[in-house]
This record gives sequence, C-alpha cells and structure tokens, in this order.
Amino acid sequence: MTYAKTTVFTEEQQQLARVAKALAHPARVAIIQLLASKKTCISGDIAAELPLSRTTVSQHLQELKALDLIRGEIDGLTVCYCLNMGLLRQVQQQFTTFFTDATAEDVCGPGASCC
Amino acid sequence: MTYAKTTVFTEEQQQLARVAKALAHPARVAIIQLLASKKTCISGDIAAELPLSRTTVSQHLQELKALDLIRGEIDGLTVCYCLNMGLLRQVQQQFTTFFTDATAEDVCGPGASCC
DNA sequence: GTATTATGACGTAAACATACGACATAGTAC
DNA sequence: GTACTATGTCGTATGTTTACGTCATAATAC
Repeated sequence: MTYAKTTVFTEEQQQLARVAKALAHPARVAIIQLLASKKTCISGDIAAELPLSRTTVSQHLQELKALDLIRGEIDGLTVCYCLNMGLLRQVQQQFTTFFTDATAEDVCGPGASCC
Repeated sequence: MTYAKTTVFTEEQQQLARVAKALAHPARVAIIQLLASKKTCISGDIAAELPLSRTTVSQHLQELKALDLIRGEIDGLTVCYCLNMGLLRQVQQQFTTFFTDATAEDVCGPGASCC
C-alpha cells in the first residue's frame, strides 16, 4: 500500500477502515468470539482452540491489542486477554451509522434519478 | 496468506471477515458513502472525487462488485454503479449480531471469573 | 470511415499480511 | 541454583494488496 494520498480521506473513513481491517481475518473474528464466550481469556488456551500455530495466534492478538480492541493482563506466567467492551460498543455504533446512512435511501431502485 | 487451514473457521466467521476486508480500505468506504449520497453513480465521476487514479478506483470498484455489494449497469459509454441495498442490510445485520454477542456480557469487568 | 471518450484488463513494483520455526525472557517449581 | 512452562520477539518465506501507467475495447460524434 502506498498510502501517500490517504490524508485526503476523512478521519472517519480511515477509522472505519482500520477497524474493518482488524476484523478482516477469520482468526481475529474467532478470537473476539472466543473471548466473548469467556470460556477462556488465557493466551495459550486461545491458541489451542484455533487451527493456527501459537506464534501466529500471538501475532493476531497483538494486532487486536494495537487497536485496543482487546487488553492483556499479565498474571504470573500466563497472560489473560479480555475484550475492551467500551471500545467495541463505540465501534459497533460507528458501523451501525455507516450502514444506516448507506441504506437510508433506495437510490437506484425503480424510478431512481441517478441512472 | 496460506489459507490451508482456514476451512476450520466457521462459514459465518469467514463471511464476516470477507465483508470486513471489503471495508478495510478508506477508498472503498468512501465509494460506498459516495454512492449512498447519490450525487453520482457514474464510474468516472467516482474516480474524480477520490485522491486516486482512475485505474486504482476501478480496481476498488471491481472488488466491491465481486462481493456483490455494488452493481454496475452499462449505459452506452458510461457505467452506472449502484449499491446493493438488500445485501448491505443483510451485512449490517451480521455485524450487529456479531457486536451484540461480543458485548453482551462484561466478562472481564470487576468481579469477573475469568482472570 | 476517423477521432474522441469512458471504461476495464494487463503488467508490474512496492508495500503489506500471513504463517511459522527458532530463540529470548520471565515466572514458577523444586 | 536447575528444570520447566507460558509468552512474546525475530527472521523469513510466501502470498496478497495497492497503486498506477499503458493498452484494448466499445460506444458515440462527425
């Protein structure tokens, strides 16, 4: 990606794209669902549930952590990852607004003016 | 990407990731917003509004079209792109369900059992 | 017919993402 | 102290995305 001109996109568009990118891999979707189901928060247990190596899972966890969607607390030898509920709810609102605005008017239906 | 083991993720997770990937670039978010605002549906006009070359915009349009999020109708020399409202509403529902499930319980708040 | 226009397809360079083995760190157990 | 365990970091191979110039196609204008 050559993001040289990206400054022209609005911060809103970039923020939505950033979060969408975090969800753009089934492993990361699965991780969030796993944490939500609270069967486990421990890093190693998450890796055990997924069809990926521990290294790769750790990488996906770091990516989610970089966006602050999840948080990790060190507890002795293990690390406990938890969802950042506040941010997730905020993000949900962003997506809802985006989709609601996009689907507000049936622009190109029968009788539309644009085409 | 070596998607060799991806079959183990559920179809639901893969579908969400697929759509998220489509939204994972500000240009594609901007395109959808532009089409929704219906100032134009014409391919060339879309390219003119974005800080990217016509070639690159066309590529982003193809990507959205591949997922059927937008549709293109040839009208003589121009092509008119329109949002697929039905699918967008379906996708919105998927995201809403995902986020609602994820934020249902404040698993790791004070008094949580997991950590 | 030729000239012009709008569009997509092709080729490609650079940046990025994915996956994983090997190593480093840091805590626990003894 | 040593042995073991849970994590993360590093390096790296492979695949994907992004961006764009150039070319091909197909419709219009004359």
